[in-house]
Amino acid sequence: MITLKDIARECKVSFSTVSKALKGSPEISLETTEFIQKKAREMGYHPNIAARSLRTNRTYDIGVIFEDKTGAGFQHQYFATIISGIQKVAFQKGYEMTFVSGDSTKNYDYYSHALARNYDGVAILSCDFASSGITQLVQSEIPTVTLDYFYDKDHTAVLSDYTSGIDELLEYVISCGHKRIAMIHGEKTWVTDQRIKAFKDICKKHKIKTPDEYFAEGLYHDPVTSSAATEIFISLPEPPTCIFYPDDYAALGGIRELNSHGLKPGEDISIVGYDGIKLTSMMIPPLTTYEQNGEIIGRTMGEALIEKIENPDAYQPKKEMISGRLIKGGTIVKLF
Amino acid sequence: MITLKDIARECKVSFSTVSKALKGSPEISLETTEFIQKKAREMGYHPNIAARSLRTNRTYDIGVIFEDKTGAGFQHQYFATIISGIQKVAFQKGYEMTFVSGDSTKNYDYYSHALARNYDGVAILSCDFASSGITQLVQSEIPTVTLDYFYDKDHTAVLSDYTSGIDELLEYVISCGHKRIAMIHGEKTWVTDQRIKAFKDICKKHKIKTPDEYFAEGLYHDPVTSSAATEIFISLPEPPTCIFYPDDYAALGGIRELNSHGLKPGEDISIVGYDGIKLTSMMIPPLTTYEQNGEIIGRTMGEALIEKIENPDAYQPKKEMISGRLIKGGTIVKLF
DNA sequence: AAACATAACGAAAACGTTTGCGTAAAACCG
DNA sequence: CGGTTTTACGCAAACGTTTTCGTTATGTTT
Repeated sequence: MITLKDIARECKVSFSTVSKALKGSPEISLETTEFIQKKAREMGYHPNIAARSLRTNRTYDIGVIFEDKTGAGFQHQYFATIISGIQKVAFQKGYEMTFVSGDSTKNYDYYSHALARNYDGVAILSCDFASSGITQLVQSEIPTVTLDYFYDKDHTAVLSDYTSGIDELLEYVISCGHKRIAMIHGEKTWVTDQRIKAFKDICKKHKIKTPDEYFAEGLYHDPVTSSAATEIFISLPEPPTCIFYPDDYAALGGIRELNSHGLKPGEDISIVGYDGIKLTSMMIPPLTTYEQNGEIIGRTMGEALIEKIENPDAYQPKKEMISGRLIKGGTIVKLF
Repeated sequence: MITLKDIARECKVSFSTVSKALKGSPEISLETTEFIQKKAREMGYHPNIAARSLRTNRTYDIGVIFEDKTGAGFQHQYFATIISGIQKVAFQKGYEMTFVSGDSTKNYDYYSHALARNYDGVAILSCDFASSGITQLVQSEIPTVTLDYFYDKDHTAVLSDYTSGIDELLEYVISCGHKRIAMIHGEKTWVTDQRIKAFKDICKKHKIKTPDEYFAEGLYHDPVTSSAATEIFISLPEPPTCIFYPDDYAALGGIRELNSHGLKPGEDISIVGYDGIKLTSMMIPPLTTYEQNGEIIGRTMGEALIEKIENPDAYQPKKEMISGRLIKGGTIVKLF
């Protein structure tokens, strides 16, 4: 490994001069600076990040907390695109992205971990937000940004705008004449609650009933539970004319269940998904859904985080709502 | 930040004693060891990884090179499960996983990067294997393991066993009586070549013709190009009775194209995918495909890498072929 | 020419560990 | 009890940076 000392010896200067020259300090004459930089390149010098980190207390490393509860993991388009978005801005700004591996079963202490690894900042994507490790982390000096979870005004959160998503979808469905609308929602989380609330609010606004039997809990990204819930819905004495699924994958489970009962979405019954995964456009008919812009969400998270890292004093915490767009597929029956 | 010195002061011992006690050195009496460990826990001590890394030249950090060429990125089930597999064994053995962000457009110098970041090892998933940075990296002292690319006997590679995958699928198709079999393959890569070769070999074995017009190049994970290729195939004077797709997603594009021509897979024409993504089992009829075991592939990569890291002398490079399993869906017509 | 400012560089401390070696005191041995 | 070994701990160097503060030599001002 080539160090500053090696270059210093070769250039016959002190190694502190080399250090300064390499980062273009004005203390060093232009001539020597260029000479040293050239030599360094020739010798294949790479600064030792550990040493720099020890000295400067900066790692240029961003931790990403992503607990894979569902097992779908990275495959979930939503998270995949978000991670990809974060990584793009991180790379562009010279940061690395490290997955803070945790063990969701063990209540892993992310706070200790982040402290030990000395991340410059942490993006919290998915985890038990209420766990002690996470709250400690968020309240600590370490810059953080959370996805789809809002603590308070002092922290930065980026949220997919579920409220307007649900709003747009539901308004559209209602405009097609539906009055009996059921919802399969994901496991109870902060986000799920938001979505249920948005759903009920719009219904109330249009004086549409929201009986308990029109709500079922499934799992996100799981076709099996949504399939089961679907069966219950359609065997109701007064079955819904339209079913909301927690996401597109869950909707696929529903479609299969409906098909096996001889019901065709878009003809005999209406369904709507959420996420706008690529596949939905390939379906026949295409699924009516709401496309979330994960890439933008990821970029926003990355930018906010790095801004906070590089300018902690001037930084103002923010709550960013990123909206997507309604995709009118062919799975909504017009009832008039 | 709590350091060894803080604990030393508190415990009234030297900080080197604390260091030793914390890692349970036999040099320190059991009594003091326990006392110090207790104090350290109370005080919320976390070792500074940068300092340790500087001193020991170990980072407990594994780099993962994953260039997202297709844009599908993590969403691709194959890579998603592999990454997840690597992470699981990494976490279990106390390692971190860092994504070596690169820029596929710029011929990024991964070698320099790995050197600077001082990864204990690097898993190379997807990139331009022939680029100078990668070859340098693989030939360097840094432990590496490659996915689906084999350099030579001195390096460790984990490969999805495409040959037996293609073999099993094709033997099954042929056993159903097919003699006109077309192949849409992905962009030309090392792996693609292996697969084409396997395909042709089996055909030759069964004296089945492999005319050029039965081969088309598409893209992996892209329904659009496969859709186009499908159209060309079915408009051939002597169209194939069965079409191989590069992967399940590509097959979905094919299915839509076939449907729009009034052809039903499993009835009017036969198709086979590759990967065994979860979705295929939800299709009607389920897609005939070959399930790759990404989780195992990832674990194997992680285990080999860590073995190499922790025992560089005893380590024997290996070439691991991980096979999957044939999934007989309902998209193959029996021709007798 | 004396006084002072500036430019260009070097010396050295510091960041928090790990680890080889030194050294007291205690334990053991014949 | 003299000598040796063992136990338990402390000292200090080292890892490769960054950065503050000298320290020269040169240039500028009165």
